[in-house]
Amino acid sequence: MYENKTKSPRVLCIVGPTASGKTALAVAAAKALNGEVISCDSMQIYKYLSIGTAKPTPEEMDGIPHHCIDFIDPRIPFSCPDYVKAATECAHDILSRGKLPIFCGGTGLYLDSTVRGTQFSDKPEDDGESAVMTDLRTEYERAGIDGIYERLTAVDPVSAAAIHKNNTKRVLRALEIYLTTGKTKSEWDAQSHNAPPVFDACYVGLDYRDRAILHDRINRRVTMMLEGGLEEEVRRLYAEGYLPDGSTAAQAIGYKEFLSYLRGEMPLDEAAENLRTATRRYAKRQLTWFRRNPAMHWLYPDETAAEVAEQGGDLLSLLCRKTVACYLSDQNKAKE
RNA sequence: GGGGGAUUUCCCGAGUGGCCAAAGGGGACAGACUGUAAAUCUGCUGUCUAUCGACUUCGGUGGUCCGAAUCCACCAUCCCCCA
Repeated sequence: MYENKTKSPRVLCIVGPTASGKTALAVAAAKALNGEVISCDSMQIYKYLSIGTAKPTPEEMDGIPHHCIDFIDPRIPFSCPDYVKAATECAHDILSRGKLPIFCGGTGLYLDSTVRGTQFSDKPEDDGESAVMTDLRTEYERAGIDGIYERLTAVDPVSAAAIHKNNTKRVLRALEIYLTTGKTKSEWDAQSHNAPPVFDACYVGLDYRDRAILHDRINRRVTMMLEGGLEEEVRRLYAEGYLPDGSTAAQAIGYKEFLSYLRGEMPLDEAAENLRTATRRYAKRQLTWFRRNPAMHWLYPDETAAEVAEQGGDLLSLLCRKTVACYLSDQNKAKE
């Protein structure tokens, strides 16, 4: 599902776990390859959530245009198909101006869906959940998952086998897809998988050979967020109603922990510790996602730093050169 | 100086003679992922074989017993109370 077998336009993707150094590398790569950055981050899309999402500052962007960032009201539901639409338009616009789109971010689902051009099932309701879902949820709360899971098994045994019964969110959604579209989730999936990818992507992934270094970077980033006024940011957004209960934005790491603290559910140091743990676990899930992509070119900044120590130069330049090399080598491979 | 309580596998914590490599939780590690994805879910966590099984572990040392994380003695460390 990651192979490039068409003449789709080329794009560069710089991915990796949180705090791995993607932002700086993307900007450097954009300068080297005449590109613009399309952020691929499910939380940085929101306006006002800045400190906690580590949204790049103008200084960090260093003159390189960034898209799909800081443009959605946090109170508005936003999901993968919305991102795919926005990011795809962005990419084509960048291409039309003769520049290279560089996707940069850690939300694997958003990225893959965009590159692949995933066809999502139609959803008649523009916002909120469907009446079907409301009914399913009611049934689930009243009678548990068993009956719903059995119904799913009856209509879509392939999906039922793939989704663990405990994953109620997915069980409900899979059944909702069938009930609202008349087509099963597995049929939708097959349709997307068979379609050729929309973009010919070169993937560069950032990881650290020594996990402890990544963890250390995460801890330092959290400390910077705390010192940079995360508590105040959450307090203000909460007070102004920008983090409604149940919204996507309110479940962002950093925000959900401090929301608990502000509600008096836990002391500050516990909220901070939970924030560190949640970030670590998130980084791990991101790596799991990206690791299954066989086309990924992995770069290891800690390893590269050792090369820099021997040969001189600076880390970011060398990482950027390696990234460009990956991009060019994929290009040659495609020509063969 | 006297009296009482504690010490468990990375952490917290259950376990008071065999059914204990030791509940449960956390963390770590590994994985899944198509409309909440920074979400949701799964597996795994003494060592060696990796199938049966073998071996080492419950502060330390020694002892009782067919058998001890569990009982006894002494030692070490920590906490509380009386001086």
